Amino acid sequence: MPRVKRLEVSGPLNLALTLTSGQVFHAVREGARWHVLVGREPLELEQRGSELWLHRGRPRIARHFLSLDHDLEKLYEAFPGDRYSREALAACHGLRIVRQPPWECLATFLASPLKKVEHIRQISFSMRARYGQPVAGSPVQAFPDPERLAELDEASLRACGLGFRAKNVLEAARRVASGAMDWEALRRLPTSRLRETLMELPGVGRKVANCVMLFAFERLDVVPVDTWVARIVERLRGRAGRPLTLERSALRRFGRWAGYVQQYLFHHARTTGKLPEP
DNA sequence: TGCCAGGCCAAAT
DNA sequence: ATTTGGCATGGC
Repeated sequence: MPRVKRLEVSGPLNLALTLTSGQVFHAVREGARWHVLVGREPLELEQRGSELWLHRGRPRIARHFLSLDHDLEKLYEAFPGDRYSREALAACHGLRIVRQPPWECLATFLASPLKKVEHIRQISFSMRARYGQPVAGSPVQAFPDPERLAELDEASLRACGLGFRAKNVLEAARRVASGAMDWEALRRLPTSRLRETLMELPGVGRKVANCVMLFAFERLDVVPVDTWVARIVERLRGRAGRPLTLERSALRRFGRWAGYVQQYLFHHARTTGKLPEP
């Protein structure tokens, strides 16, 4: 049994919020501890106040995954000042945008259209249990490789609860397995070209591409506009706008932190059901 | 029962 | 260029 290590945290951190805010969908809580996988690397984490303890796993991977280097104080200086946004900021203080492995991020967000976060979580667990591999020391199995999913048929994927999304997951897995996505090369692309490339995959529209870029490619200025975010912005500015317009105005206002602002508003709205006063 | 969910896509205006 | 309808599944 590995010895517990303390991870240095310089700024605000809320581990539980970070793991339950609709970025990863497989984190499991056991008492005060959280289990999460980064690929096939198991992490067992515990937060006590401002202290973060690593009971299992490699410190470097934990720090990178949890983005402990993000300067949240800078984000909070740039955060919007209206009543609703301040409320979201207070509720989500310490929430961090993670750095997730691209394939499992892409695959789980391929499962996301017209699904609630809880359902995406169910699908993720089902895919892991059926087609993933066990990881020593983790209650959760690894997310299946594209090579594994590529050899399945659509019915086997539908058995995970994917519905009409199974076809997209299967086709995406086959393309990725055949080498269509060179993740390390993609990391060097500018955001617009990265988005175009992701959107070549079936089932990847602008929203899913933006989620993958925000949660797996460190594009913190990218704003996924879903039903919640669209409703929030509609209330805040008094009129509806098209997703692309909302994205661009958020980017103009909040710059490199736009994706973070979006995530705080999204999570607060989704978990409380509250929207700004019209 | 009816409605909606971290949308996407092809078809029709 | 923009809007519309269909899509599988599950929970309230």
